Amino acid sequence: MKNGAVVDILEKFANLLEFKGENLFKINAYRRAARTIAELGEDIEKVWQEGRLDQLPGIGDAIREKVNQFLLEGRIRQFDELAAAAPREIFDLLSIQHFGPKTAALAFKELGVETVADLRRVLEDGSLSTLPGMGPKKCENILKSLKLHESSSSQISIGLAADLVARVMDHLEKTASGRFGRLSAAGSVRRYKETVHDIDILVEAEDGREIISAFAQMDGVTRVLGAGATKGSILLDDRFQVDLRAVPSESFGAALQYFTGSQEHNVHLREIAKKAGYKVNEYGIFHDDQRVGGQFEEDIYHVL
DNA sequence: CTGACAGCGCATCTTC
DNA sequence: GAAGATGCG
DNA sequence: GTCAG
Repeated sequence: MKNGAVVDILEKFANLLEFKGENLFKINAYRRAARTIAELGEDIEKVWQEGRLDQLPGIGDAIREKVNQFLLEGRIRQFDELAAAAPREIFDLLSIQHFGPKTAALAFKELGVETVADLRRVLEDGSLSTLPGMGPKKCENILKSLKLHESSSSQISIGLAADLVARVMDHLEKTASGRFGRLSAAGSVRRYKETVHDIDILVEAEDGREIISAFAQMDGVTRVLGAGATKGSILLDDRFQVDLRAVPSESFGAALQYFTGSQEHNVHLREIAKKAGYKVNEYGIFHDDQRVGGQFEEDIYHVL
């Protein structure tokens, strides 16, 4: 069963294309193909042997040939070529938050950043901040993420995550009680993913300023990564990133759906909505620009 | 063969 | 310093 | 890069 390996290389292929600055839709095509195989209920080798590869959604001539090559030879020529032109630790680097493909490409080209250690160096000696687009705040955020990455606590177990969610909710109820409505975990925490990368919480409030400000002031906050009217983002205990989003009542359900994801699930859902003549976003579900739901998460699934 | 492929907030930088 | 563009998630 | 029209 090589499904996992095929999914892995297609996802990495997408990352390499992203680093190269390829067309976004092409990148997406590789990710969609990877997802198709990830969700495939049978052995990809069997499908391949039976010549049914391009019957799978999202797999056409180009990707079929690459999968073919991978199953035949255990490698993909174009993949190796792309990898050779990228930093040695490209996948590691791209997993650092706020250090995306464009920034990675820039740092690689201008400063020769090949490894996570290189990145740390250019952050600490300030050379990264001399690059166009790299303001102080951005550099600081990258440094924080890098430390998070290196402390290898970048993956939080679901149990610990649940505790942190409870802690945040507790704090909000104590300090801002009455100033908000529903409160719910979202993101991978809500999906009960075994390990999560960061923690998303959603709060129902017309004006989020107060509650986000309360959030940013809770005990254990080591850094406020951002605090606006609709979104706040903090680092808790120097290790855990927690995001709080404030949304108005009529779109709480839509936002909960959206921020619970997964991302792939959302894209999928929006495709379905579109085909059915609806538009779904984090504010609600719409038909001819008329809101037909959004206050509750069920609104969206009922309509579709 | 051609056009669509989800769509948005925040931080930052660039341009006027 | 407002408006637009870019990068990121 | 893939798919629907």
